[in-house]
Amino acid sequence: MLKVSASDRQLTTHLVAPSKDSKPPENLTSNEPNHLQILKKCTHLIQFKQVHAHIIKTPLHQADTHLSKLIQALAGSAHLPYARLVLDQITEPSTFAFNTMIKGYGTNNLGDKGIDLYIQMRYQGLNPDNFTYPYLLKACNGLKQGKGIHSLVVKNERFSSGIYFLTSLITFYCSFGDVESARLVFDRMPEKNVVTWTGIIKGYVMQKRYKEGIELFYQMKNSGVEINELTLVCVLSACANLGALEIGKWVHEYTDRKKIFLNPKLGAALIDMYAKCGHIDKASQVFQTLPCKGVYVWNAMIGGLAMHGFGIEAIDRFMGMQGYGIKPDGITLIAVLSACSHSGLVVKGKEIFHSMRKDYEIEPTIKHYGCFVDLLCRAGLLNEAYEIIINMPMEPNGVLWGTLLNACTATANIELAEAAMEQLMVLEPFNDGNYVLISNIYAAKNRWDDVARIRKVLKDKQIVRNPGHSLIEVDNIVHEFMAGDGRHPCSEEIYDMLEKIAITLKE
DNA sequence: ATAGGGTTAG
Repeated sequence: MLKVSASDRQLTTHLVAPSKDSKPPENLTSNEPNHLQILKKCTHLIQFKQVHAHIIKTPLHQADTHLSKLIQALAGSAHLPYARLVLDQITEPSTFAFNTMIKGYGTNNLGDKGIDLYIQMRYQGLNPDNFTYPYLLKACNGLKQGKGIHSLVVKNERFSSGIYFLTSLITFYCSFGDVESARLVFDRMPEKNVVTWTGIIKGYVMQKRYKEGIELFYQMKNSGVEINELTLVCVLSACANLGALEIGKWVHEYTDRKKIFLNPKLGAALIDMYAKCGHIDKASQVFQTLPCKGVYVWNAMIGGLAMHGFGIEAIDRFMGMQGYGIKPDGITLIAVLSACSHSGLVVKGKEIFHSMRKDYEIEPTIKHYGCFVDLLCRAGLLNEAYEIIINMPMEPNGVLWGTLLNACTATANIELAEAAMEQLMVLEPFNDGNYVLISNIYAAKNRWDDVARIRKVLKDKQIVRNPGHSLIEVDNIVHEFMAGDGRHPCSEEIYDMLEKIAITLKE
């Protein structure tokens, strides 16, 4: 149902029926009505229609420009069919009108319609301008389409060297995971700005190619281009995932030195970096000093506490944020549930999971189910976890079954392990870890023919076992370790220490 | 009217 607020109503009455004795609003009576001003306030279709009615009463030579602006406003408010209607009625639509319409389609997941419209525009003999292609790239929903536009522009158009076009091309390639193509574009650009650099760095970080991302950041710094908050967020994310504490610290100092404002997103990235690099105390300290703590900041803090096993503290912050009037979102709940899971807070975790919808108006997603299943599994409640998985409102994915399979190793629960493995063979047929787990469970029960059977499956599917490895940075040097690895110069000391830790843990 | 962001279960 259409809900019209008081201010909307006021607007509508002005437009519909200015009463005879009251003074009508100036902008509608003058010869040059400022529809743009009014359009900014419109939200509901009916209001747009009122403006439309007014525009078509104005002289024709003005009408087209105003109609273009109407299309822009309509498309910007996702009223696409009506926007299209207006576009189709314009006698001589401008490139601008088509551009905004294409943009509207692109940002509302109707890219195909945007591309169709581009084709129509060219058939009508209308030339694109330098705004057209960035919008068109946004309308692409696959690599092939974008490559088509890339080659089209390179071959035929004179917009092939604009920084906006090339930067949106980089973003486009990165968003579809093709960093290599993005890099080719990037390397050819004679001039790059902060958006260009940040775009390519983000592309590498999204592909988990953190080292290359940081390498590019160094190059960016040398090139003398401006570095801003968004750049640093990407770099910090790379640091967090690499455990590159020293670089992360450098970024922190840099924000200090350059007086870069720690906005909530940058603050969250800093907290996350410190937490993932093992310095939860430092993360907490950053949290305290942040001038504005949005939901992102609380999420990063709660998530950090969760991964360090500080479940009670995480729940404290969870209550704390609500005390400050910050509404938890879906991510908050994931962080809180994982805190319960990592700290064995089973009762609390169950309570929170079951109250999500009621207390926080958050519909549980598969990730929430994932945390909850993890919680039950870690608590040894395997059957309960299994029941949840098979009764979930959505299709369970490999993570869910993998969690259960992993939990089955502790007690060598063959029945549930086989049920999980059956699903995983379909969902993740090439995940070597799953085969190793099930094989270990069979081995624990001395079922050697089953072990051999799994080994044969591995061989038949030509699955390469990918040994797990970890990275840690000490004094600016990144050290890499694999299971059973003896290559490190301090290998002997490391294994000694591991043994000591194992003994302490057993105690 | 053009290009860009963080946290997320095994």
